Amino acid sequence: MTLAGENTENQILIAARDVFIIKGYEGARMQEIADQAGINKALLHYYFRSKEKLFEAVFSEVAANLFPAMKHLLEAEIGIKEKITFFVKMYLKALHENPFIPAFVINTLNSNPESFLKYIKKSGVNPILLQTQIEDEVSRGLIRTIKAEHLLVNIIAMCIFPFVARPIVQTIFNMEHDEYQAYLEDRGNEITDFVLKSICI
Amino acid sequence: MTLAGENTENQILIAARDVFIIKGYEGARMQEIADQAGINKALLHYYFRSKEKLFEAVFSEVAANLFPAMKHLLEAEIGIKEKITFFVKMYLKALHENPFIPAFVINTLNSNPESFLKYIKKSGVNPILLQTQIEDEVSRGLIRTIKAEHLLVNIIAMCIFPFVARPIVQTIFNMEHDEYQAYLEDRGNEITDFVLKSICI
DNA sequence: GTCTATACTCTGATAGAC
DNA sequence: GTCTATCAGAGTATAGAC
Repeated sequence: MTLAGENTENQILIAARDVFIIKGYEGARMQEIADQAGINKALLHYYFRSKEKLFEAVFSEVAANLFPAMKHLLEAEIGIKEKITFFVKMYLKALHENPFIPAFVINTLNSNPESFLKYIKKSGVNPILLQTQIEDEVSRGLIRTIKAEHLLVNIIAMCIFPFVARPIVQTIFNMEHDEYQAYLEDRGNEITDFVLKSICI
Repeated sequence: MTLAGENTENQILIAARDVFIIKGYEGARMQEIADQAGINKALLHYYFRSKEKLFEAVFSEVAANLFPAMKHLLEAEIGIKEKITFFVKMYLKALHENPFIPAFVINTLNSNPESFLKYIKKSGVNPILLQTQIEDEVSRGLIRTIKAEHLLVNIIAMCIFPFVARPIVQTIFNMEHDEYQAYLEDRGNEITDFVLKSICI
């Protein structure tokens, strides 16, 4: 009988994710990942060949979980307000489970923008859909006049920032670890609230 | 006669800043900084002793430019709405002149959180002031109920994000370089508008 | 102050026994 | 599949000539 995550490969993926979360790609050490997985360093290379391939495996797993759900939501036939509400909830959940993603994406962007865009295109997620819907609802007077380019950037920015800038936000507002967790939990409703209050007529 | 940046020490600081911005602390290589500065690797250590000290020197310079104006604004005796309006304007202007700051800070956070917090404290900037003012104006019914921790993070997030994620935003919305410049110019009013529409009663 | 050469350390990756 | 031992390379830092 096999429990989920019992096999070595999965143990490695879990450990790698945990270490990448805390240390980032550059800061992460193969030794630390091995220790955390309770196995030997050589075994990491046996399973994943290199640090880069290991990271890609971790990243792919996240993308495989996030993109389809995102695609499904963006294509759903519901009003923009509902869509925003669900989007924020889903996006924050994904960030909560994988807080290292934004930093990685941002670092990637600065040196290699194409690779990320390739991922998005491959996933079939099409942000233009949302843009069209926003323009449509604005013209029908369902929400106030606002450019989609600003509204979408605002939403994503508010979701991502507390994860990227966690240490500084936490310290500035003098929060303990658990308090910050609660703060992050709060943000789902707060962001949705903040946005809807701004765009409703 | 000495031009600014002519001396070696300054050249190193400029080069180091550029490399730290792109690669982060862990990813940055002393060799690359030396190359960029057009000098030898050993000279880096002659001037700054270690990579860490070099990093701190770079950070000091950035902080010295950013913080004083911020401090002045935060302590001004004006309403929160006006303060937000000025803050966004000032912050975006600083970002426009130094678009490297956000990536710099974000990369810093992941590897070296303490150094940044040290500088905030040293600068005398006290975010608690703003927090207090927000709580005060909420209780006096001047703005709707909202936690300062959320409002402040929202504002800063919306300012920073388009600079950090420029390549991806630009590509997703299919903008040319000049269009994106115009977009960034727009954001000052858009963000202020977005926030005030959300928090006004 | 600036250089070349080099010591030392850390870490990703491999070889090979079991 | 898993381990121990070790290599090769990169990177920080230093020594010492000029």
